[in-house]
Amino acid sequence: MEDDDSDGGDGAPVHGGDEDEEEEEVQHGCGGEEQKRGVCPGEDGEGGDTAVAKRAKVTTANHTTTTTLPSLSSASALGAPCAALERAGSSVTGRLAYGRNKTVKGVDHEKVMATILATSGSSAYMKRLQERSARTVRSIASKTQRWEAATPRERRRAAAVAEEAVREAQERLTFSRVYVHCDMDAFYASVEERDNPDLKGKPMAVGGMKMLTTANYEARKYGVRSAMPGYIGKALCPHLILIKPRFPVYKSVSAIFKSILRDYDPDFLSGGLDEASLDITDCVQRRMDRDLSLTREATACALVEEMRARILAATNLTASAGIACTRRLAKTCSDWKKPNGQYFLPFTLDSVTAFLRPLPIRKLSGIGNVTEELLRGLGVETVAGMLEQRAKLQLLFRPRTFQFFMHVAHGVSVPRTRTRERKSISTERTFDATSSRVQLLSILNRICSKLTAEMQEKQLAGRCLTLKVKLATFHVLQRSVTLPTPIADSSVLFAQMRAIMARELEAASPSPSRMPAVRLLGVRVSSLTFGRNRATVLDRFVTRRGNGGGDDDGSDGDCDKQGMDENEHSASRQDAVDTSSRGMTAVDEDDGDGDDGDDGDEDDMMPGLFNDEVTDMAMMGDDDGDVDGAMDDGDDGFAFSDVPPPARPLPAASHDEIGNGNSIRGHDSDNDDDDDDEVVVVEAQTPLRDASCHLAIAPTGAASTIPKSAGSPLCPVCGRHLPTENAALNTHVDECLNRHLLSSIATPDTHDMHNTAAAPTTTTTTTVSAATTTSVAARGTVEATAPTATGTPRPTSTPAPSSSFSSLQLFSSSNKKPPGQQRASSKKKKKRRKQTMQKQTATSAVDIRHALSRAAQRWS
DNA sequence: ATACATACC
DNA sequence: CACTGGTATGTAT
Repeated sequence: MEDDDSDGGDGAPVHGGDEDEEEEEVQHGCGGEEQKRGVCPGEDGEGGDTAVAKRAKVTTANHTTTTTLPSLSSASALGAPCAALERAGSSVTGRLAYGRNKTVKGVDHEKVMATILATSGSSAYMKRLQERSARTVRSIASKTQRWEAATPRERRRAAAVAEEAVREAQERLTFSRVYVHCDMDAFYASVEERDNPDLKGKPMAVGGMKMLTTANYEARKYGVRSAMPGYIGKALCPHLILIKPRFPVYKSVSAIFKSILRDYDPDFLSGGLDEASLDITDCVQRRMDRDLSLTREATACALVEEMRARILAATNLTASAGIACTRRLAKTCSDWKKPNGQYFLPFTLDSVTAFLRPLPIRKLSGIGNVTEELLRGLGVETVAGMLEQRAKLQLLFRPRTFQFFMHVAHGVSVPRTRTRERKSISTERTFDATSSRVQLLSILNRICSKLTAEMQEKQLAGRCLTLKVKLATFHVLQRSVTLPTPIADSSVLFAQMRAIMARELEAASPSPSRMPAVRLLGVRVSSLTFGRNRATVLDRFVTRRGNGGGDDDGSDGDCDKQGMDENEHSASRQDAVDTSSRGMTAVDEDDGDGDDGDDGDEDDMMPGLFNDEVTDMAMMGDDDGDVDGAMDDGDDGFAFSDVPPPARPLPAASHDEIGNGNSIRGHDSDNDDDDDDEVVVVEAQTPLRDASCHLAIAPTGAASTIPKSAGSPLCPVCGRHLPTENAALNTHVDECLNRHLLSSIATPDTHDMHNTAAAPTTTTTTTVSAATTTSVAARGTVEATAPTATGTPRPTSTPAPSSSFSSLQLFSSSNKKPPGQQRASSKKKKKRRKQTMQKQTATSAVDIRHALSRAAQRWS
């Protein structure tokens, strides 16, 4: 209970330019207590603001005492340059996903924030958070000014447009269907407690020191919450017990949970492993037809009681539910009686209105931390406030955003007509920040392999390829390219991503000689093509020729594919889904506009609900502990996605999956009393084993003759028609594909050199040069370097004379093993704890040439 | 079409 | 000791 406000929300230091700072403004706090509904209307909106600088001091919402945050001082004590943070103090913490709301009863919110700041207040993460907060503050300032500068006529117009939007939203609110949102309570944590009763009553969280997915109720009393780093959880609660996630178990429990839901609505929408939205209209009607004395309300409630009882009986776990006339309202209601309870919102306009008006806007699906802060800065904290200030919001936000506000304020969700199809697929990984080109390339290669493996499983190919890079500073870069033809092959994907990465890192280099440190790399493929009939140009060329026939990928997988789910797409498809969701981005700096009104149909949907599940999770690695079998061997070899030469079967295999686990979810919701749930976490690490990367070098030479034959397939790289004649095709491959690699690899290695040089003497430096410098044209020779049986390619790194551009200096830092050792150890299947991707990777380089030659060879 | 942001789990 | 991963969508240029 309690509500939030607590933190004072916003304030952010503003520095920079704008305005200034100073003045306090506390955003008012509402009083503290309140239970769930407590809301304080804060308004003020217009008032002040211009400068909007708020400052921080938090005011506790609760009266009395203004505790000056001890914590802030402690944060500064850490010595970090956090003057700004101190000023921003609470506002920054308000941006944390776990920063607000959700406190379980007696949590001392301030103390929690103080501990968080003391623990990580000076981290790069918090600094980045602060930057973003400053941006929001600027947006608030500009919007406020805009509103103040608005003429009476503009305001009248905005008010009129807003009225129309309200009318539209009200019309959409109907009471003809009955929805239920069902959610398992503290899912992962509950499963662990169920399976290990000793944990009951003790503060516990599922996850690792890096990230927590869920915390049980006991832990929440200390402020421990999902999506919080484990080390902060430990700081908040020293006795906190951390349990490693067991995704397979959660998945199986989830399957049971869902099988029960299916009896009430075979087309329910999933929101992760532990929650779902169902339309029980038909089910309710059937029961009423059976017994004409029943009312719809009573029937629905009884149905849900039964559903929850069945879930409990089958899983020995509790679930909470919300019943209402729209999915959106049902969802909000589901966490109303949180642990093990259900809430029925009467099907009348008055009931809905009474329920919504006092709600803090953050409880509405689609309004996250940023929008909450933004609106709070504009004087809107509750649904009632949102409605009261609709003219202002209409004037200040984009039509679409405004319409979304009106929809959520009325509990409306617009049904989606068409079934949703996947729009993209991606893989990303966080690792110890590094600026080593070799390491980054290796990681990138693995990511591309993993992604393409999944694409193959799901029969997907795509034209738009996007690289995501998160710097050590937590700034995120994203760059993409759209090819003329869909691709599904790892080598092409890698070639493209690599070229982009090289370009961007240089652009982001602080200094010419130093690459920026990167903490995450991700690759996404969109503009998807489904099914087997996707364009397969390169597949043909680079991807296997199956052993017999089809494609297969057999090579790898071979064996296993893990168990779990698979089927994937089988998923279900369903139809009419309705969902709604939408995310919005309301923070823009200026913008304003306001005119116009609307577009017609929109859909607003609640984020996170999908047709069926398939949500597969991400993986989790471990951190310290170990993972069980997970990491071990695996192998994932990777090599280029393709298949090894026929002669030797390459084990390459399985992609990881191993350790993977998956992502998770959680929900959050905060609220009042409890909140629950998890967010997703993952500590990931991929079990990827060694990196086998080969270095590419390639003297290009190639003549660029690219005869174009008209009806032939298009080259996925350049888009031109591929030659039909083998020799010409090979030439094309050499040239076209390699040029991308060359652009990234051929760049002076000064960066790497630099790294190497910087390495301590303890460092082992190995120079691996591309082994062969033969041109691709000499493809036959390449086979010699085929991967070894273990899937680890070429240990054969022949020290070669490093040519100016072709060789990369590989090094391992002191704690890393030299390549040779690394390889060896990788063979041991036993888990190597703490093995990070980075470490694994440190060893080799990528040789695209190798893959290409094999591929091309196939064509000959 | 590309880049950035926000959201949800 | 240092803040995840996957998908979707809105806004802007």
